[in-house]
Amino acid sequence: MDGYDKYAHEPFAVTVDLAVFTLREGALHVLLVERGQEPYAGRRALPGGFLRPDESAETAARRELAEETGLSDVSGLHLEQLRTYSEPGRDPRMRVVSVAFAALLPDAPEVHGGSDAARADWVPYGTAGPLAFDHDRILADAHDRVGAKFEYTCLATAFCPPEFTLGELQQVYETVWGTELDRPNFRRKVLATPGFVEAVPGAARLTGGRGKPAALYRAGTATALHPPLLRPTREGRPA
Amino acid sequence: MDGYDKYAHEPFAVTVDLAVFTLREGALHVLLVERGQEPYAGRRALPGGFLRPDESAETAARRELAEETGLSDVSGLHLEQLRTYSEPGRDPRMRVVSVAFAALLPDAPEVHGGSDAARADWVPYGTAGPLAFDHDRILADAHDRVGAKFEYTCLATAFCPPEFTLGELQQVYETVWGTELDRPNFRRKVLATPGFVEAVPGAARLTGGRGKPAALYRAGTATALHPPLLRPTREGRPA
DNA sequence: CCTTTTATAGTCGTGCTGACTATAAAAGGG
DNA sequence: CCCTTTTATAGTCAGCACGACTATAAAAGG
Repeated sequence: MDGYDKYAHEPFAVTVDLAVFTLREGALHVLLVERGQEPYAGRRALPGGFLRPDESAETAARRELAEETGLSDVSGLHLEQLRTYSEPGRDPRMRVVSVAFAALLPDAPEVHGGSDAARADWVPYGTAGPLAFDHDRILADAHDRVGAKFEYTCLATAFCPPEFTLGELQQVYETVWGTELDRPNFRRKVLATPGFVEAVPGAARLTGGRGKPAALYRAGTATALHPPLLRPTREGRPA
Repeated sequence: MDGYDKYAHEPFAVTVDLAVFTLREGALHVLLVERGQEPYAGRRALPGGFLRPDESAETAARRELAEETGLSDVSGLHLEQLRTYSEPGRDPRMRVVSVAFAALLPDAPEVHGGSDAARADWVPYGTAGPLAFDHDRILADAHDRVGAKFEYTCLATAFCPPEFTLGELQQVYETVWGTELDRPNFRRKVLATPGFVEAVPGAARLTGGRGKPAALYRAGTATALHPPLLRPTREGRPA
């Protein structure tokens, strides 16, 4: 913050990019737009846009989230700043510094084009082919971050509807981590963590499917997990 | 990244701010500069500066780190992007978006004014009074991040000289966390984690002080800690 | 020589966790 | 209506990591 008068400060364009995740039919999906113009015309990209003069990056990200998903109320959704990407040349047209965010949605509303010209669609994670700009990297970073936060926070409930079964919560973990978990052990761990979930008194989900109906739970008041819920069999994961 | 042609993009000034930590005489110190001009003239601030047109934020941060500390080789030092601060009004003069970094130094070189006009000094953490701009918040966020990363990474060795004793490593943890640790248990945990430290074959530190000389260790090749080395007695720490 | 100080070794119990088995409650098919 | 399948829930058991603690070794200082 020093050197104000020593070096002329060049102006930069500042954008926000959003990695918006949801679960549809047991698979992790990402919200992507299709670019209609060069560069990367026809390629998919993360939704995002320019920061306005009176906005913080967080405000701009939430505005973009509302615009792209078409949701009227995005105030309760989980939105988290990832990091900032500033390599020269990441946009061939001009110098763009982009603040990346990750967002988690419980249910996947059909996106109706949003208010922007470009159509936004839910795409299964990993099937989108190469994205425009450095968005493959941003998306991978976002996925890593979400998976890591699942270990020591209650973030997984952000993917669940207001009331959910422990089986559904376990599927959230399994889908995001790409691993299978032991059901009794998962249950024991979740219920032993105070504030993670709280039981809905008399309710039981009649799933329509086979099997014994499961009890319903709501997200609790806790945000952190002590001790953490670690992923199975991961030796020497990079920091 | 969409909406390029829908909204005019206002230019922003982009800076990097650095929270540089080191340990001096068993206490955590931060590198701070004293501002010579308005706003916040006479107040201390985090070192930093404007992003140049051909630089990424990481490159600019490392350049500023070298300039402010006077170190010729900062390539091996730990430098980590924290987050980006973009609230309107955080700088009263103009719209500034700042990418914050945390850096860790093993030994504390006396800073000789640096190449900038403002003098930089090591200040004990927590004794600096209110800083300029939103730098108190940035500094607190940096300290939180470093403390949290100590739990599940080998980052603590970044505060140590090339060869160190386990007692010194333990002091690093105790200083950053502000808690005391049980020496035999800390020793057992560190040595049981493969790749955390490796013994220097025949060496023992003659500290000059009293007591049995301690064995010397070097930082190992591992970066992550599995399972983590958790802080004692912390129930319900915010995420 | 004895005390103090610091490093290192070892012990013991508790609690979390992974692996596994058992029971309960529903649907579906004969 | 019974029997199988499916899913939820309860319980068991061993291993291990960790906190708390005790014991020994090796130096310096008086």
